[in-house]
Formats: sequence, C-alpha cells, structure tokens
Amino acid sequence: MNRNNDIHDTEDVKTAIVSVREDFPDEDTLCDLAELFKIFGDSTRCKILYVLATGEQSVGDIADTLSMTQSAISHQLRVLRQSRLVRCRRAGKTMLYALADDHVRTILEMGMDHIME
Amino acid sequence: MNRNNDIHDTEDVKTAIVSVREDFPDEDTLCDLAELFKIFGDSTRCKILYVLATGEQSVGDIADTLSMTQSAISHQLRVLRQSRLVRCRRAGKTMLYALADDHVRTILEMGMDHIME
DNA sequence: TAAACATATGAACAAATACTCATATGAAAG
DNA sequence: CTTTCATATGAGTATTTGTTCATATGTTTA
Repeated sequence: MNRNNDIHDTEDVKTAIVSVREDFPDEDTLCDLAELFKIFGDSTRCKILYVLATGEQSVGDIADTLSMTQSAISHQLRVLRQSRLVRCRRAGKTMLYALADDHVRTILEMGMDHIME
Repeated sequence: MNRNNDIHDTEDVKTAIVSVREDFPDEDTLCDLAELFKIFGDSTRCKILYVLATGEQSVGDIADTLSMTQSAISHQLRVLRQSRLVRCRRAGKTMLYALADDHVRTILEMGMDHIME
C-alpha cells in the first residue's frame, strides 16, 4: 500500500502513471457501463427481455405472460426504451415492443452462460 | 391480449403451452440472472473489477487507486466474493484479490462493447 | 362526439443498497 | 504479550428504485 508514499513529483513518474492507466476506462465510461448492467439487474426487466426475445409483443401480452400489471410493465418498458434496449412502434391502439438489436440477446446469453457455470 | 380468453382447459392446450414455454427460463433462473447483472450494476464494483483485470491487488491498493475508503472497498469486495466474481488469498497481513475467472472479463467486455455502440 | 380500449405517467410508499463511522478480527513485529 | 498494520463487519443513514393506485393521453369504433 502506498497511502503515505514517498514518490517524487517528477515528470518521469507522471509519465509512468499515465502510461499505466492510459488503457483504463475513465470515470464516465465506467459509470455508463454500470448503468447498462443495472438495467439487466432486475428480474422483471430480464423477464420482459426474454419474452421479447421470442418476438414482437404488445404491452398487454407481456403483462399477461408475466402475470403482472400493465402499469408495472409499462414503467419497466420505459426504462428499457430509454436505455435503447428495446424499440417500439404503434399498431393501432396497441404498442408493439421488440428487442433493439442482437447485442441485447448476446448480453443475456453471456449472463446465462455464467449462471449455468 | 388474452386477459379474458376462452381457452379450454384441455390436455391439448396444456401440452401446447408447455411446449411453447419449455425453452423459456424459469422464474428462479431469471432471478439468478438478474442477481448476476445487479452485481455488475454498480460503478464501484465495475471499477474494482477493472482494477483486478490488471492483476492481483490488495484491498488497500484498490482503495488507493480508486480514491475510496478501505471500508467501502471491503464491503464491495465481499459482495463480489459472495457472487464468486473474485477470489482472494492471504499473503501475510494483506489480502490479495483477483478475478475469479475469464468469464468475468468477458462479461465486462460485452457490456463495454455495447456502451461503445 | 362519446364510449371503449390500450398504454403512459405522476405521486406515494416500501424495500434494497452503498456509503460512513466505529470497532472487531487477524497477522506480524517488537 | 503488546502494538501496529491490514482487513472485515455491524449499525445507522441517505438515496435509489420497483410496485401500486389513480388518472391522463392517444387511438379506434359506434
């Protein structure tokens, strides 16, 4: 531990520190990364994504499939929409939701692989 | 929507429903999956994992690198340890932490890929 | 236009959680 | 054995967050 280190403040040391950390993601990037995983970190949202992995679905159908209220699903779909993990389009009175891209499927699969050891 | 559907409770229907959903992960699995992502869903934990991606580190070194208290880091290391995302070994007075396996690195990379569009 | 249906949203509340502070545990040095 | 260093942990607190309830928005049909 270098809590009270005696490293001198020379250009050489500064350069060394920069080079060591130049491939390390910066604060903002790491926060964005955490925000992304946070979206997947809720079972309701995971369930919704898995339902959508089977194809485009309406809000009501998702609610029925998961035996949850329309409101709860709609709130979570908003979160998923804002994170660009799902897209939606209007079809008459209903709204049809779908996975935004295959990246979402891949991330789910990676996590599932880890769960299954 | 089938909120008030008129499907009859026959064996055929039951079998159909089962076959449609047999590849759908069950409740417990989806909760485990969400729990896994929840661990990655905190910037402090992501930072710790990225620090450990560079190699084995002591608790104090991680705290110094991230400019956070030893206590905060230790609490999060416990979470990571309980989720088997990191492993640790004692070396004298210090504890050395490391990523549990390459799966962790892969999940981080997948998330980072998505962030970078 | 009015009624019916599908979805979205704001407020309120409960539960989860990340940090701080103080202190406990554990190992090594004197 | 006592002190010191490194880490772990329990309690307390502030913040975040997921759901419910009531209601608003938007679309179709009568």
